[in-house]
Amino acid sequence: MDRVTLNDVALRARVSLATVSRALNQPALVRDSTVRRVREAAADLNFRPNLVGRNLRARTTRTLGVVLPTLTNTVFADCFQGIERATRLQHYSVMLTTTEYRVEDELAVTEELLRHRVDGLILTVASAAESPVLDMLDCEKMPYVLVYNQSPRPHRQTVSVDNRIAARDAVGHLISIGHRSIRMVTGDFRESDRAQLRYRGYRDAMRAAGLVPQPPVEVPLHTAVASGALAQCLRGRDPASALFCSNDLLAISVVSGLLRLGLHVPDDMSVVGFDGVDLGALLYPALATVVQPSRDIGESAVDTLLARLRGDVPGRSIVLGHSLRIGETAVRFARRPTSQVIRSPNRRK
Amino acid sequence: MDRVTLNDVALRARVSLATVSRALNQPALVRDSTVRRVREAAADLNFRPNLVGRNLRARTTRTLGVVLPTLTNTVFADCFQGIERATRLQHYSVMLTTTEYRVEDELAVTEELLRHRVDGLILTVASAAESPVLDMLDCEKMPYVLVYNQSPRPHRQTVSVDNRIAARDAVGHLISIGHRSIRMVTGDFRESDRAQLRYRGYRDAMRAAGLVPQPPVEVPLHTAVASGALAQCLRGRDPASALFCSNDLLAISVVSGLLRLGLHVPDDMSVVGFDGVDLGALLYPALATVVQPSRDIGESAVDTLLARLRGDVPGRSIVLGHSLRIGETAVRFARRPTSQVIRSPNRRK
DNA sequence: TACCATCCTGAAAACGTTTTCATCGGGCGA
DNA sequence: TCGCCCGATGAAAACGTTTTCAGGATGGTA
Repeated sequence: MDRVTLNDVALRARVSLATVSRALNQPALVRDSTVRRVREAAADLNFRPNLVGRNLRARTTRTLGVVLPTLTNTVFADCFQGIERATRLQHYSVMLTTTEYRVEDELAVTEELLRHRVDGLILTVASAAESPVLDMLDCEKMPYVLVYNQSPRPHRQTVSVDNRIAARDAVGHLISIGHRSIRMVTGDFRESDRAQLRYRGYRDAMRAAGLVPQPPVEVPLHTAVASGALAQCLRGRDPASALFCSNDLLAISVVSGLLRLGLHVPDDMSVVGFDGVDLGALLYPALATVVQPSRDIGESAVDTLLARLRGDVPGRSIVLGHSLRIGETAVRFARRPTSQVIRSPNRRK
Repeated sequence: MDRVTLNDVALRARVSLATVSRALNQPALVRDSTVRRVREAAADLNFRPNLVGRNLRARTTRTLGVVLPTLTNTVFADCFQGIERATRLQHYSVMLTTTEYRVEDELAVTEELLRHRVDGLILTVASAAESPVLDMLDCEKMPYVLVYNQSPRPHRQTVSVDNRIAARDAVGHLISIGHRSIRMVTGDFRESDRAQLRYRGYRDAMRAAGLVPQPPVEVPLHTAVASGALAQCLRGRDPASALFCSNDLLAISVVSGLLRLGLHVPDDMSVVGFDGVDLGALLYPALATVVQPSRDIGESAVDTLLARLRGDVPGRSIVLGHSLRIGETAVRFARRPTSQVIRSPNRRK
């Protein structure tokens, strides 16, 4: 057990406990020879400062709480890595919890972080507009920054891309390469206000081109996309030639589903995702998608939050730039063969 | 700010601070009517216990430290979710840090967790056999459990699958469906003792079938697999008909690389991964792979560690079962066409 | 020599809990 | 009635720091 405390070091260095503390943390206040003696004693004893004691006394933990929906989606994992990097650079620590998209857990896990007395929070909630957690945090004046979320209320500071415009750009791209019948595939809207904004962007782009936006195709998240849902896009008088998916995981799943139905991507159907996870670029065909800078989002959130903790005035939400990754799953629309045959999956010959 | 402490509650409930503490934590010791009064006062004041104070006094934080190489690989993300779930069930908290595969950081990030006085650690290190961090932890008698790693020293308790046997099974499967020339593709051996064990499993399987194991094809991790590395497997008098990859991310990347070279997977080349990430099953063709129960690994590690913290004797390492997911990227070997043409990528027609 | 400023150090309080120990009142057995 | 035990409560110590305050030594100046 490590029962060695400041006091033990003090005894060994033959100085008072206060001097040890100063020698280790503010060496300028202590005579050089003493500093050396203390450092030596500390090293000899293998002294490891107890942050619990420090935090109690300092009434500050230099720790940030992070609440994310999941880590399985690498978007959030990347963001967390950014958060971790930035906090470490600033000599802060992090406590992470995930809700696994259980909206009803958001409050409880956050409570727990507050019991630990984190100095501030970085979170992604289901909906920034209507959120019991955020109401609570506001009410307690606990500093926080949202990531990925965008909020109508300006005092809820966020770091994100402009989801609506980004989606509009993506769909606009599809339109610019000749697609006319485009549908959007999303997970459960209730889990993600981002998906809603992206849907608005889809509508914007369609309308701007004089096209009629279709209702979204909602599929259960994180499972193989039911071929039924896909078939739905292919049927009717005006079958889709392109699908815009509200995130990359979904898009990847959609591409596979189409291939499995015997369709060719992108020749029979173009697909565009949203997120820009690294994996998408590794696939063949490489996923066309909207890239958001997840790591930067994390780092920015930390910087913003720490600035606030230092007493800076809250400042405005931060919108980071997105970009389109052209990829190979989206291609110029070509009139499809008069009789669209559903071929068997692309086995050889 | 939440400056409301036990003392404030005590004043409002007109009892002593000690009674408040007892009423909230061990209500059996306090008269019912008092408990009610205290609870009411606490609720009125919005009292939130300060874990820093508690942890200092209790000399225990009910917090586990977790050190993982990365979260970008969903294997570890899944494991963490398991860890989180299990800890929450037991009313513990978690502090997570990642090393991003920088072996030289393992020690420093662990030190930081120890400063926070975590009660125990769950970690995946580059090599369990030779690890400064583990040496340090052993020396300080700090309880820990390894995940994914397997250690030759039995006192280093681990939770993992049997990597060697699992790899042998996977390669054995390839052999059983007719493959004779099989190579293994891995990332940097220095980053992962698992990869080394899996390579041994590969050799075991090859030798057991009277085949000659080939040296591993080492490729830089987490980047598009250089087509050069793949070409290497295709050249020579005895080109490979199947590739065994040391993890799924790599395998996915390899499959894409092959497709990009104009080969057909699995007809021209079978590919098998290791990990069993969910995503692999969603792809088309679905990735053939060895499935390890990542979530269970996380949960088991927590259970094991907590048992140890409760004073149970260390116990043996835990080996969880693996399984083969047949997938679509591995298929029975068929004599290849006499002249192997490298076709252009599978565009239509 | 007397005085003051400066530099260094130590004693002690404080952070918010839990827990030990002591106290008090009342019920119960003898 | 006395003595005891038990249940309920409070006072105070302890956990390991940081920081305030005060004091002692030293050196420079008048």
